[in-house]
Formats: sequence, C-alpha cells, structure tokens
Amino acid sequence: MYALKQRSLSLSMAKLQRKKASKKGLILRKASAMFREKGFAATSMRDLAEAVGIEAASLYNHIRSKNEILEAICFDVANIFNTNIETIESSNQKSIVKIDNLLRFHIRQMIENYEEVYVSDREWKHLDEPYLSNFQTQRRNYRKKFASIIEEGIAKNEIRKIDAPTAVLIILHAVSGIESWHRSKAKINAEELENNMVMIMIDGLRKQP
Amino acid sequence: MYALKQRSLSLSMAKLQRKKASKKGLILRKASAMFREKGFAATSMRDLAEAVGIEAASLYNHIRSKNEILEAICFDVANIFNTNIETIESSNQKSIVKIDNLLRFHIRQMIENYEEVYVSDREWKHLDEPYLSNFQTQRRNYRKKFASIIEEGIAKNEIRKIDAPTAVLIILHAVSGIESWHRSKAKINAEELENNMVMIMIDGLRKQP
DNA sequence: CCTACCGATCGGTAGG
DNA sequence: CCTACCGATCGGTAGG
Repeated sequence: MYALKQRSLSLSMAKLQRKKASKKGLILRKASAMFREKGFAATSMRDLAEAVGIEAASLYNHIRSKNEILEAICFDVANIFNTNIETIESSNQKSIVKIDNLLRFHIRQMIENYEEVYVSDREWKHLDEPYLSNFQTQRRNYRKKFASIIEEGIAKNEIRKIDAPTAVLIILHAVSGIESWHRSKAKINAEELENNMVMIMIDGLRKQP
Repeated sequence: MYALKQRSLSLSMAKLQRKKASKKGLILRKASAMFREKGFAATSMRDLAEAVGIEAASLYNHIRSKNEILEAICFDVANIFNTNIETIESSNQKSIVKIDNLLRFHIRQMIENYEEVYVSDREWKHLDEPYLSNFQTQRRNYRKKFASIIEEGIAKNEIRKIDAPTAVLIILHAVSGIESWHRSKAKINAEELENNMVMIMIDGLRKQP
C-alpha cells in the first residue's frame, strides 16, 4: 500500500517534470503569457515561435493548431476548478466556510497560476466548436454549483438574503481583479491581498457600529 | 436666464440627435457591439462595414482608422466616469454615501451603456501610443481618486479598515461582472441587480447575528 | 459611396 | 527543426 502510493507519487512527479520540461509545455507556457498580454487574436504564431526560440513552422511539430493551444489552456484550468468545487461541495463544512474556501482557492489560483487562469477567463470566446459549447456548459455548471452553496447558506441563515447568482458573479469577477494587483508597482503581499479580499467580500465595506 | 437655459438645452439635444443619427455615430455604435462580442483584434473592417451596410472602403470617409474608433469609444467612456467622480468628490456627503453613489453609477453605466463601457474596460490594451499611455494615466488617476474616498471613509470610521486599492479593484471588477447578467437568460431586473450588488459590496455576504 | 487594388501578414503545409 | 511557400485575409488607399 505504502509502496504503491510512493510509486504513483513519483510517477506523477515524473509526469509533471516531463510536462514542464517538454517543448510542448514550453509552448503552452509562452502562449499563456502572450495571450494574456496581447490577447489570443492579436498574438501571431510567428510571435509565439520567436518567444519559444524556433521557427513558426516548427511549432506544428508539437501542436496541431493555434486553437488547440487555447483549448489546452482553457480546459486545464476548467479541470482544476471543477475538481476543487467537487471536493468542497461534498465536505461537511458550514456554508460560510465552503464559500470562504472557494474564494481563497480562486484567489490563490489567480496569483499562482495567473497567466493560464486569466487566459481561460478572458479569451475562451475564441474557442472553436465543439469546444466553445463544451466550455460554456462547464462554466455554467460551475456557477450553478457555486450558487447552490450560497443558497444553502441562505437557507441555513449563515448568509444574507441576496440573489445567489448575483453573488457568484460578483465573487468571480472581483477575483479576476487580481489582474490589477499583478500590474501594480506598489503591491501589498499575496497574503494581505487574500485576507483583504476575503474580508471585503464576506463582511462588506461598511464598518459595523 | 430661462431662455438661455432653454436654448442651450435644445442645442445640446440637437447635437445628441445629430450624433445619434449620423453615419459616424452609427459606425461607432456598431463597432462597440462587435468589439464587445468578438474583441477588437478579431473584428475586421469588412465585418464592421457589413453591419453598417456599406463597403469597407467607405468607412474611411467617416473615420481615419480602426484604432480611431477604439479611441473614440475609450475616451468617451473615460470622460463620463471622470466627470461623475469629480462631482461626487466635491459633494458634501458622507464617505459611505459617496461610495454608494459611485457604485450605483458604475452599475447603471454598465447596464445602460453596456457595449461602450465594456469595450473601454476590456479592449483598451489595443490602443496605440500616445493614446495608450494617456488612457492608462486617466485610469490610474481615477482609481486613486476612488481609493482616496475609501481612505477618507476609513479615517472617519464609516468604513472597515481595509486596503483601499484592493477595495477599488474588487468594486470595479465586480461591476464588470454585469456582463454575465447581460448574457444570462433568466435575468433578474436591473433594479434588483443594482440593489443586490450594492448590498453585497457594502454589507458583505455573511449574515450578522 | 463604390470598384479595384496595394503590400503586409496571417495560420498552416510540403518536403526534406 | 528548417526553408520555401500557399491561399486567405487584413487595414487601408487611389481614383472616380
């Protein structure tokens, strides 16, 4: 049992290493950075090739098309968030704690996995069918799950009586504001940012008398 | 005095009418809709011309370049928000009321002037110099003013002790989430949306015991 | 406002 | 992984 766990652990480590070290991994990372900076449509395969250090034509030995890169980024990110919300959903915590956890997970992903998460959030419109519909469905389902957790909190009297989809919309978009934090020169540190964001979203701006 | 007011009112009405009815006005409105839907880079002048109902070459009798359209949209929106924040800044209201007013103004603009506001918020990166730097500066100054109002509220004990720039970032991005509301089929009405958003931002998600 | 057209650049392929 | 190249499309102009 122990040996098995060790083995599968080192296997997945090797897999991660391979992905990180591989040329395809490099292409994906450079593409994320460029799609975030200039947008998917404004990034040319020649720009990308230059960043990777090869000719444009050589990119096609590692990827099938420009759109396949975007697909890889978007669905990677979608999987990360889907896996997390399922774990939180099935936990036995109070609703307010579930929301706190979800919120912090979003914040950390936006800090640590910035380029990919940002691209997935802002550039998915450029996905081709059938990926576009698939992605939109996943997105809709994710938000429904999130809203359900909030509804549950309202029912249990832990959360204020608000429109749950509106709360989800605010939370998700507020988190994407971390983009401005990344850009700003006089950054507060990541921990302070996280705690400030959580405090504002959970308890609001107004000071209680 | 009364006659003067009447006259300038009808003059500006005529001006608005002219702008709305003119071909350039039409081009700007169609461009806003398409830039929002597909992004600036992915919208071609041929697409735009078709939406307007003329040939691509004919667009250039009304506008100088594709980028000039984006400039018109972005700076129009910037002016609207700058004018408003200056009015609010110099009013003698409590800080929490100023913030409430600012927030509601953003929400209403995002509902009533959706295409332009959205494009200005998401596509300004494609502005050319010197417009790009100019726009970024205006944006930075706007956020500083907004943060100052929050700082003022913290000093007066009306607002919780939070990092003001983080609060600004949350508010501005949360409001841009109205995009999801526009997209959604089962919309709550605009008034409910506004009140829910304000309640969540000002008083938070957690129900007070 | 149109027809006709420009050079530049795009994503992608053939062949080695 | 490169050289050489494809057809398509881009923003924009000339001339009427």
